[in-house]
Amino acid sequence: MTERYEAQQVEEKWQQIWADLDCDSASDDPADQRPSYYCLVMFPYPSGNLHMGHVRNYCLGDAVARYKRMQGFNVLHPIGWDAFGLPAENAAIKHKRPPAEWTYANIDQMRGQLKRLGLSYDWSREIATCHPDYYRWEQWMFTQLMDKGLAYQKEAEVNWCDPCHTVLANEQVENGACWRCETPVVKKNLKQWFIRITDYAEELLADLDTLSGWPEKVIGMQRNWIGKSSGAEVSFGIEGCDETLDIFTTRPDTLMGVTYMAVAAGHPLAKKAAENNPELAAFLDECSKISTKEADVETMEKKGMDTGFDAIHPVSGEKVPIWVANFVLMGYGTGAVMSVPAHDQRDFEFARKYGLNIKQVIRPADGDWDMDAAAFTETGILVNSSEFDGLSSSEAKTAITAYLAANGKGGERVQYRLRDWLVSRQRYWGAPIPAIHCDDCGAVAVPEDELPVELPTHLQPTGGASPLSECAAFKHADCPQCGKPAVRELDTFDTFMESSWYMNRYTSPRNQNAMVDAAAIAKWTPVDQYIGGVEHAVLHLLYARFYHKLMRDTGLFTSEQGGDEPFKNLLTQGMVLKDGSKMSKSKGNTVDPNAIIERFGADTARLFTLFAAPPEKELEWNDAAVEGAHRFLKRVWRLLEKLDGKTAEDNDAAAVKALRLDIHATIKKVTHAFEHGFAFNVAIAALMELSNSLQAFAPKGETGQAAFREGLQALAAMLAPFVPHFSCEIGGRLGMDKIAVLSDWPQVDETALVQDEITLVVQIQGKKRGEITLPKDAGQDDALAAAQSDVSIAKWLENMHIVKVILVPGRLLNIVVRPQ
RNA sequence: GCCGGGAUGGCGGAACUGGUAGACGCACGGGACUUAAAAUCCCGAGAACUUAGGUUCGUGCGGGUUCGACUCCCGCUCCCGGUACCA
Repeated sequence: MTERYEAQQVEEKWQQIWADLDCDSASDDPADQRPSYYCLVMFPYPSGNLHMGHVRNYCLGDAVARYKRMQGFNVLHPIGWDAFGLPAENAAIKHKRPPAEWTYANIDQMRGQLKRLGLSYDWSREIATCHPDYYRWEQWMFTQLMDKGLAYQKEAEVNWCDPCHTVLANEQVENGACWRCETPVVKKNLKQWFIRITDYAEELLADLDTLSGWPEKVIGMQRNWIGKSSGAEVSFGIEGCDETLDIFTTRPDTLMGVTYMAVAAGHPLAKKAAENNPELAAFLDECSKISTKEADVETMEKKGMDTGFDAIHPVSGEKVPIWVANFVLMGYGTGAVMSVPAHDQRDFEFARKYGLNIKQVIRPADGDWDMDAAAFTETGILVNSSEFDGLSSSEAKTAITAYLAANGKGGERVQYRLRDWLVSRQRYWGAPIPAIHCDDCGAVAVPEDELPVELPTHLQPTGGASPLSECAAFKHADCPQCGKPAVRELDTFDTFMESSWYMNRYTSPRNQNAMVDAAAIAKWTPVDQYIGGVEHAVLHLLYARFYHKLMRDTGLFTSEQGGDEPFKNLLTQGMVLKDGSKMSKSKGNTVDPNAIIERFGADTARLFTLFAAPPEKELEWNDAAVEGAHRFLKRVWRLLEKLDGKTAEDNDAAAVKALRLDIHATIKKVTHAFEHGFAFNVAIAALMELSNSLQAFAPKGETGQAAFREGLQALAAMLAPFVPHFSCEIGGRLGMDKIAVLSDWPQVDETALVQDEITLVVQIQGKKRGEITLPKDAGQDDALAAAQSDVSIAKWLENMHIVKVILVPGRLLNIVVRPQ
């Protein structure tokens, strides 16, 4: 009689053994012949407690990493801490202790939790982004970008979050609200640091096509975010003024239908017009107060006011009025649009409201259009367009754009929705931006030999402005260029800066000489499998792609070494839900991973999270099903008891053969699941089936024993990526040569898959009417004969004439009949 | 509006390139063991009709292709995610 399965004991024992054997380190030894494989999970923010989303993420990653090791790969599976960020400051305010203390204490706590789960990380590569050894390279990189003009300061209308007391990048504004605290953001004009991600817009877009291992969904989201649109730039003259009013349009074919212009409230022309027009000034003021939040933008009233200026049409020379409109965005294109009410619904409604002209210049290719009802927004044939009359829209686009270019009034233009990445934050707990502001020299990069610019970690935030501004020792510095007293940049980096390159740093995490080591990059990157939440689809995953290209172009590695993209394959896991909604403290529906581990052990927690749903789908938490997962482990454990059922007689040869068929069919299935889409729920279901087969098999004598043992060993090995402690224990008790997590992945014995007899489903008119069993080499005639002699099938053939017979080998026989 | 994805038992979910729909698990019902319970094991189970054997219906809805459709095609409905006054 075997003793009970005691998860806590088993898990403690094996974690110790793994640590002693150093099972989980990636080898940088050049003599190591194994192919390398890089499996990466999104590193956590050290909030203090692991939640179920982390557990799911890391169990998925661990299953992949362990499987690949068993397949003979040299696996890099690192972990670290995305350790800068606002929660640390908030906690610091609350507890009146510096954020560093809080952060490092949390890291210790969470490291323990990860270890308790038995995740096979290479802990020797652990990094924390708040450590100067890490962020110094980020600072170094930034100075390189400053030199190249890819990092710059500018005053711009930016998103400000009041509770967070900082600006945000566009990507961090969701539905007009802060991505962290969900407070509506306000627009402010501030001087901030940006990185020219727009310079890479085209490459970021084009390379999406190379990401065959990414979900379509994420690629689509990034494509939308980059938002490329092609059209023309058009320069309108301004009456009585030398300047021009430039606009972008995707419909140059409608140019002759322009009846007015519309500019944003923030446009210089609007401001100029408001100077001696108090009414207009009041309107501009009103517009600036509208936050982007305005929940139902759709219902927002479209308002405008005449500036009194007129624009001059670049082709006809006609004068058209210039209006200010609240729906024109300063941040997109040029902050001005040409309005063609006949062919744009929004312009149409605006023109109706303010009594502006509507001039039709496109007619449908066939039939007419009632201009009174709505704008005609499709393409068609040009009318009322003088020399362009009769052209199709697409011909006209080319012709009109060419005309503009020839006359110096514009030309082709590509416009992106993507805007430069705003990377400065008015926060304390982040990496200092390595710049010094000098009255004479402007913003000067901190020289390389003075890096890192260390963040003073002893300061105590109070909630308002960053305590860095109060810290004289930090604030004052000499200008690196002229040596005069100057002031350090007091803003810190957006924390997405740190997470944009950590995957590359893991390949040489202790490198003191460079940001990354090109040889290590070549060995490990790009990441073979990246796993994390879909919420980063256009945040982290876009920035990281961009940063990888920046690193490449800074000469840290070449395309051949590090690739042009950081992540070859991406798996976006679904959320963990409880009672149909996302777990959150405020809803009180959280499940504490520790409680589950304490009650059932880490292996049960792991097994459940992998079994309950396919990885990319949402996972509904179910306490009863957790117990079910635990029950399965106990069932497998009890199978060990059946091992020593020795008797004189042996098992029936057919039963042994059937068991071996099950064993090897399962190996095939589970291997397939790992190689195609990580359908672990299906893989585990197959392992449960094998366990059921073993359960039903009573081993007797030598061959029966051998087959049973073979099955148990295969089961132990295949369970190892999911429940490693349990597998090792079972494997040990079975007397496996190597411990389960270090053993080779089981091989399919093709001969075991060959069946002497096959069962065919018999259909009449495509409906199942019975089954027949035949020798495996039986042909269609044999099958038909067998079907006809089967009573329950034959009755469907009475008085029928066989029209056609279809045999799908090994599967079914379909007989098509017609009444005689 | 646009772009993705989805809809299969009471529930989570299976079904390879069209070939036995509902694997596996949860919950449920019945039985065994037990003084009893827990634990464990065995059996049952899509729906309707049927004495049995069985028959019919069934993968969101309506059509189509096919010997055969959860799977392919056309047209819808609803749900989820993303995004949006984008010029």
